[in-house]
Amino acid sequence: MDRRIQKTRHSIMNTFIDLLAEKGFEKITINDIAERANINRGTVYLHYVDKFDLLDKCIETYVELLLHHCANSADTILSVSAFQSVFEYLEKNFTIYKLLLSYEGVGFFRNRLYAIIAQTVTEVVGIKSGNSALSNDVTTHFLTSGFIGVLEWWIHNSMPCSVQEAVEQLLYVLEPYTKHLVSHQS
Amino acid sequence: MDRRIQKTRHSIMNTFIDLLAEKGFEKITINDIAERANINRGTVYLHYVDKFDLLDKCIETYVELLLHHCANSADTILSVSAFQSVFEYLEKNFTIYKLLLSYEGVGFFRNRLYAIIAQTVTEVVGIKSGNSALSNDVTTHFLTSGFIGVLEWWIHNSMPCSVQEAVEQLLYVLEPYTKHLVSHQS
DNA sequence: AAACGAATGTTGAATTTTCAACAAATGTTT
DNA sequence: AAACATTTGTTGAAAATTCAACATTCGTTT
Repeated sequence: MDRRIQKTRHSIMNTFIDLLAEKGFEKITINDIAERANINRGTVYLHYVDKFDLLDKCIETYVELLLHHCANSADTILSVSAFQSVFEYLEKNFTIYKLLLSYEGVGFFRNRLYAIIAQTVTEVVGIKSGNSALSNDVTTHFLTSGFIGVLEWWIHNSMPCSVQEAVEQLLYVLEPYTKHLVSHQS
Repeated sequence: MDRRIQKTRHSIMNTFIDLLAEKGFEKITINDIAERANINRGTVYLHYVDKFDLLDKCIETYVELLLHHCANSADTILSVSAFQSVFEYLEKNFTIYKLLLSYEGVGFFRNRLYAIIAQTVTEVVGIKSGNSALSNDVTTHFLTSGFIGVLEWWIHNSMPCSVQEAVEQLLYVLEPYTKHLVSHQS
């Protein structure tokens, strides 16, 4: 992709996130964004049709960033090092995800994350457990929901424990399913 | 000036300063700059003919920034608040000016600064002292050289005293000339 | 209700940046 | 010395951004 596109989109999204934290979504105007990002107002419309479209794309982007960060670190999303990567990435970008996760558009971000993680979990469950095809759906949604619940808890409570501890406890809870589903190579 | 020009020049100069601090001038390549600034290599040549030209423009820019910062704060360069502004600005951008002032291209930066300050001092001296036209040149160069000497000392020794103290002592030294030359309105 | 300023989208022409490809110069390795 | 990779500048076409101008909508003021 053209460098210019990357730069202006980064610039727009970053200032959008900043303004989100400062003003809240309703009070943000396209003017605000263009002005602070030092970008022509028309250019914003060249990439996003709306304030709402911008929010959507923003969420989409940060969901994908979160996932890419753990997908890169290991072969399957359920590996130990993948867990670690997710928490570490969240720790680094704490303010952004706290915002996106606890904002009015809560549903959007959570649903998007849920859908994608559920898909990956489905694949892993399908591959690793050759047996009961009946309980696969239940297993998938149980694990996905549980996992996301932990992430939400950790972010909402401003990282009440270290990454290390979070991963350890998560693995402990997953112990019963670990044997068949979670791969342990570091 | 077009926003794009401002942005790319800022970007180029900033990464150039960074690389100057890291590698030193000789080891810097146009590739380095373009790569780190995330700018097309050709674009660099669109603004600067050379590594050397870039250094020149860089010095020119930072000299002017320094002067604009004190020219804005008061009517004449020799006012009290102007002194304060200069030192405050140097304090904020310490690393950059320490680099430009102590680097191999020392002469360039100092000479450029000297020329511009000397010109302003000449004007002030010419205006404020209607008397002995003979000693004007001597006065000008004495004051200019003294002033720049203090700046250099302050930067080279990593700001050994506070801005407040520096300005006070400078005013104390200038006391004999102050009556006729330095304006005291804040 | 009318007037008003501010924000919204849209448009077309001008300008800048990008990209890829090139030839030449430089420096390093074998 | 020859082969080699790297850096240097340059070029032209493609793409993106800017700017200024416009009509429209929205919320507020009078």
